[in-house]
Amino acid sequence: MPYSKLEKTYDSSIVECKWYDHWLSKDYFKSDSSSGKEPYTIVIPPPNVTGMLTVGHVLNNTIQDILIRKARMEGKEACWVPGTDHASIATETKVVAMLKEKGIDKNKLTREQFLSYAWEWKNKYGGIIINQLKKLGCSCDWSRERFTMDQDYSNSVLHAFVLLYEKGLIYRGHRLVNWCPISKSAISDEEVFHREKKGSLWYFRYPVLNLNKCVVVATTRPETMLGDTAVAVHPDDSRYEDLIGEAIILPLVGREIPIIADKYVDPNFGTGCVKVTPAHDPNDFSIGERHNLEFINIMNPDASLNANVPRKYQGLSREDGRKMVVQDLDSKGLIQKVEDYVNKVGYSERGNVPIEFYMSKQWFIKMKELSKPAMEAIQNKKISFHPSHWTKTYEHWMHNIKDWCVSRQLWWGHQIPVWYHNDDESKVHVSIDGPKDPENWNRDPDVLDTWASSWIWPLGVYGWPKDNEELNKFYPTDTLVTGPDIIFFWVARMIMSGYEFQNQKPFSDVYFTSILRDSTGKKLSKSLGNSPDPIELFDEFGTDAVRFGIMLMSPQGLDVLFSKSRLEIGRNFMNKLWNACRFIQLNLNENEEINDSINEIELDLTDKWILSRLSMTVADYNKQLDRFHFNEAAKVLYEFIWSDFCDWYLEIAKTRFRSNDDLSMNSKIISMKCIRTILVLLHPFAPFITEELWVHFKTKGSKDLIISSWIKKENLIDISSEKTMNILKELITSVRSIRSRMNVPPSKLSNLHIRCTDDQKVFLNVHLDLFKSMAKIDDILIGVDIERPKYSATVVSNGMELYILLEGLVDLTGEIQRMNKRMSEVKRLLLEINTKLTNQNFLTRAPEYVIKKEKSNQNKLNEELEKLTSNLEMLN
RNA sequence: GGGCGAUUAGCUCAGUUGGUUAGAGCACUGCGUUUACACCGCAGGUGUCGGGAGUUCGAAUCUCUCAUCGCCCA
Repeated sequence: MPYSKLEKTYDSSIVECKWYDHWLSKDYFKSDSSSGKEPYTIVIPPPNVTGMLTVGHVLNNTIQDILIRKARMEGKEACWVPGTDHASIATETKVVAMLKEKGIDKNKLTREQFLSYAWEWKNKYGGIIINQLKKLGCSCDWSRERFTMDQDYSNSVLHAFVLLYEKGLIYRGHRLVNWCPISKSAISDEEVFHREKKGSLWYFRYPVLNLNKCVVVATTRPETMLGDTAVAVHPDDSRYEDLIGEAIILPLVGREIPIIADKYVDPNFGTGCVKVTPAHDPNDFSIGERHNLEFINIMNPDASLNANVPRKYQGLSREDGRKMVVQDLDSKGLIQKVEDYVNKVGYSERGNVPIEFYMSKQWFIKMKELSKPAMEAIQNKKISFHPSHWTKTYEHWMHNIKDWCVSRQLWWGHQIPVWYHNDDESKVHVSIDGPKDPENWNRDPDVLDTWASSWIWPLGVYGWPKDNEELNKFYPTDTLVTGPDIIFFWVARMIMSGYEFQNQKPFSDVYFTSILRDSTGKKLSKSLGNSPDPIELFDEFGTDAVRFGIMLMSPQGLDVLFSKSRLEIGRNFMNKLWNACRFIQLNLNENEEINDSINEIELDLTDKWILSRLSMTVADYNKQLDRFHFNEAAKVLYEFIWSDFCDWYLEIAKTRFRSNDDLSMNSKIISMKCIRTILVLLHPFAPFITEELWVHFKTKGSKDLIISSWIKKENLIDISSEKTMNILKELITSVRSIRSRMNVPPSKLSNLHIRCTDDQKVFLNVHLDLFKSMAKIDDILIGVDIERPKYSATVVSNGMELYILLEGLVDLTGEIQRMNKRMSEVKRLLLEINTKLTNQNFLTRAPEYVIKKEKSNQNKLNEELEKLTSNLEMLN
C-alpha cells in the first residue's frame, strides 16, 4: 500500500463500501466445515423477509458481528449463518392489504393464485433487509443464507412435524383457541396481549322455568348470552340451593337451559350466579365439559353472529350484536343494572382487535415431555442466559407450559403435511411426500405457526435431518443473540427442538439484548413511527459510529432510551481516533517503517505508564467481552484512547517528537504499538475505520485486520510507573487549576515555587522536563524552606505546597473561601477515617490492605490539613 | 393476584465477588486556536446513591420493608 496522508476528517461513505467489497472478494466471511479449526457458530435470528432494518436490528446484529469477528481473529472457524423468516401471519396480512388496494379480494383467489402474489411480494421486498445488514457491516457467511420457505428448509420443518406425529406428540383437537377475527386464524397465547379496558358489567334477569322468579347473572359480554347453555352457581351458596336442577328460559332465544352447581363459580363475584357459554369462554368450556353441556358456537370466523342465533341477530358484528341484545333485554325489563367495570381484554397482536375464544379443530403439540430436557439444560447451566435473571421467567413458563396450537388458517407458510381420506376424515395420512394415491385424499389446508418452523432454525440451516458434515461441525452453535420478548416464542422452543431432534442443546449462551425505546419510553416500532431509519443514521454519523454508539449506550439487561443525539459520542470517538492516528502519521517521515521493537529500546516513565495502561485495557476489555458486557468493553477502549492516550501520552509526545532522535523514535514506536493494539481490539465494534487505519499503521507484510490475530493479554503492567504518573498528573492538574482560576492565558508561562521534602525534591527533579512542559512552567524553585512569595496562589498536592507567582494582586477572598471549603472536606474525611481506625473491630476484622490504605489516607489528609492551615494563616 | 426489573449529578446513564475522597457523556460556566482533532483542548460547579429498618468493622453494592415507575404472567 503506497504511503498516503490521512485526510483531515474521516469520510465514512468512501471507506465503508470499499472495505465491505474487499472482505467479500477475499471470502473472509466464508466458513469451512472441513477445517481443523475450533468452530464458533452463530445463527442469526432471522428477520421477517419483507421487513426493514430497525435500530433494534442494528443493536442485535452488531453484537453478533462483534462476537463473530472476535472469534475469527481468535483463529476459530467462525460461522455466522444469515437468513430470513417467512413470518406467516405478518406477511400474509401485508399481502392481503396490498391485494385489497389493488381491488383484489383474497377470498376470491385460489390458494395457488394467492401464493403466487405472495412470492411476488417476497421476491420484490425480500432482499432489502439482507442488503441493509451488509451495510451494517455484518460478516455473515452469505453463501449459507437461508429462507425458512426454501425447499430444503421446508423439508426439515415438515420432517420435524412428521417425527413428532409418529412419536404421538402431535394431535388434532376440537378446542377453544385464541382467534383473531381479522386474520381469521388461530393464534398462540404468546400472540395475545392484554389491555385494560373500561367497559360495563351488565346484570341480566333470567326467568326460571315454572317459578315466578328470576336469577340475575352478571356479564361483560352481553352478546354471548345467545350461546348460553347453562347458568351456574356455587354448590355451597345457600342463596341458590333450591334452584339447582331447575331450568331457565334463555331470553331472546327461548332455549331451555339448566341451572347447575360448579365449584368454579365465585360466590362473591357479581350475584354469585353466572351464565355459561361453553363455546366462547375457556372457563365455561371446562364447566361445559364437566357437566356435558351443549357447545353452541355463535360466531363466524370474522366474529359476526352466525346461524346459531335467532334470525334478527344473524350477520351482526359482535359490537352491533351487543347493542341489539342489550337494547332488546332492556325493552323486556330484563336488565337489572349496569355498572362501570374495568377488565383486561385479550387483543390480537396482529389484528389489534379483541380476540375471540373460538371452537375449532386445530393441531397441537404436546409440550410437557419436550420441556423436560429444556428445563434441565438451564438448571444445569448447560445453557446460560445473559443477563441471568431471565432464567426465572423461562422456568416459570416452562413449568406452566401448555400444549402448542400449531395450525394457522393461512396460506403463506408450510402447509401441514396431513391428508384426510375422502371417505373418512378420521383416517389420516402424515408424511412429507403425501399419500401414494393422492386422488383419494384431501390435504389439510392450514399452515404451521411460523415458530413451528423457526424453532428448528439452528438445525435446519445446516441441513438437518441429513447427518452431514456441516451439522457435525457447527451444531451446537455457540451464542444466540436475541430480544427477551421472544424468549417463549422462540428461544425456549429452539431449546426443546434441539434436544428432541438432535439430542443436543442448540447453543451454549443466550444474550438478551436491551429493548430500545424512544425518549418518552415507548418501544421503538415502525407502526408508531418513532424508529429512525438506521441507513440514514449510517449516512449521518458513519456506520462505525452508530455501531459503537449504540453499544456504548446499551447496558446488559436494561432498556435503552434511544435518541439520535446519543450517537454523537460514537461519531466523536471515531473522529478522535482518526485524528490521533493522523497526528502520529504527521510526525513520521515519508515511508518510515516503525517496528514493534519495544524490547530493544529504553523506556522512560511515560512509555512504561502508557504500556501499563494498555495492558490493563487489554485485560479489562477481554474480561468485559467474555462476560457479555459490551457497553463496558466499549467504555474501556473509549477511556484508554481518549483519556490516557490522547490527553496525556500524545500531549507529552508532542514535545518529544521534536527532541533528540532516541526520544522521538521511542515515542513513535510506543505510539504505534498502542495504535496497532487498539485497532485490533476495536475492529469488531468498528470494522470499517479500523481496517482503513490498519493500512497505514500495520507492520510491513501484515494481513488485513479482519483476519489479524486477536490480543488476549499484554504483559507490560507496571504499577510503580502508574503511581508515579498519577502523582505527576495530579501536580500538573493542580498547577493548571490555579492558572485557570487566576486567568493566566494558556500561552503564558508561569514561575513556580515548591516547598517540599528533600525526597520530593529529588522526585521532582527527575521528572522536571515533563512537569514543566505540561504545566507551562518557566522558572521553578524547589526547596524545604521555601517561603510563600508575596504575589502568589497556593495549592497543596501530594504533600507539596505549590506557589504560582502572579503579577499584581490575587483575589484573596476567593482563595480563602476555596481553601476553607477544601479544609472542611478534609476534616470530614479525616473524621470518618479516625472513627474507623479507632474501632477495635475494624482493626481486627478488616483485611490488611484496607487498614493500610485508610492509614495512608489519614497521613495524607493530615498533612494536607496542616499545610492548608498554615497557608490560610499566611493569607489572613 | 404472582414474578421480574428500575429508582445514583439538571438530562441520559455506568458502577464484576461489600472496602474508590461515588464516576462518564450531554448540558452548563470560564479560558483558549499550541505539531492531530471545535465532532477539539484546559479548568470548574452540581449528589443524604428513592424512603425506612437490618446484617456487617464497613453498604450505592447483601437482606427485609414501603413508595413510585416499567415489563411479563394469571
